[in-house]
Amino acid sequence: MKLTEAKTQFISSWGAFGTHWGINRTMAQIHALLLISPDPITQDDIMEQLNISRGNVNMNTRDLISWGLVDRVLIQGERKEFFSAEKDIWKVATQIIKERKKRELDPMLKLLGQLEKVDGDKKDKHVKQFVDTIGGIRKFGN
Amino acid sequence: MKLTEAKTQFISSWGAFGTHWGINRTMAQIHALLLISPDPITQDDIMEQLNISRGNVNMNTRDLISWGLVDRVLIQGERKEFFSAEKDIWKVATQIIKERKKRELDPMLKLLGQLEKVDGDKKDKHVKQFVDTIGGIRKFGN
DNA sequence: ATAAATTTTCAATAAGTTTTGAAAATTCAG
DNA sequence: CTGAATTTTCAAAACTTATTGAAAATTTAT
Repeated sequence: MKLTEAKTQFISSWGAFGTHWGINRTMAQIHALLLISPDPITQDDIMEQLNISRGNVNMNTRDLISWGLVDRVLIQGERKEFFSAEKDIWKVATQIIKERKKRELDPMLKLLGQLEKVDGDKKDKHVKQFVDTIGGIRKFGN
Repeated sequence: MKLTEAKTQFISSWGAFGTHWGINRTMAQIHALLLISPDPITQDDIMEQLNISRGNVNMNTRDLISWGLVDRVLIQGERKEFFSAEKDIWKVATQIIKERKKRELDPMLKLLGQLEKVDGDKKDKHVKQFVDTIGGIRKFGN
């Protein structure tokens, strides 16, 4: 298989994978493209390679930056901004886990902490099951 | 806080959490409801408690069953089917991970195995970066 | 300061996903 | 078998999310 075709397939597959994990397809595709680019690339490069609009590239690169997966890079003598992705897959995974914990898990555990203090007789099986479930999730999540 | 309100909040929060993980809101809400129900409940119970249509309940319970998170339960002398969720949160998590690996990760790793065999000079930095990235992901995923 | 290049924003639109509800299929008791 | 109860299916509608593209803002070179 030629590199061009393999690239296309990788980008498409990484994009599909992302959608199963609550990440939008384009964001995952941009990430894929950056992962396999040996040098930093520009908004225009991304627009062209993925056939998407400038606005879309702009929003999704910012998002990738806020996830700590992509950096803006200034290249000496160039007017445009360049983008570059962290390539060490272990660091990528660690970073994603850290961010998701902060953005999704922590706020939920905080809420569960409040819900566990529900009123009512602990001998009522409905109360008991509720408290046990919440408690189990909290213990698991921390 | 009263049990009724706490239940509502838990269901809503578990539903929102699910949407961040590629699970549809209703499916996660049904799961939440079952997690805190001490006894098995029917389609009609779910429809009533979550205010959703019969078709929706039916599709999403089947989906939960296919994920191995919910069971159909036959209750002696009852015509209707009842549903019950695995309550041990550790088992729930293990099961989800197992299924996601099977449904999402494995097919992707299989594809990457093919892509790694891309033609071309390994000294070309584009080929090299591609092969290294794919290789890194494969090693990480197995 | 000027203007060209570039990036950002965001309302409108397109695309994708979920939900409904009623009809069809199935199950089950008598 | 018959028919009532229950479950399943799926096309249409509702809702949600992503994308475009053009205008506004910003940056930079001169």
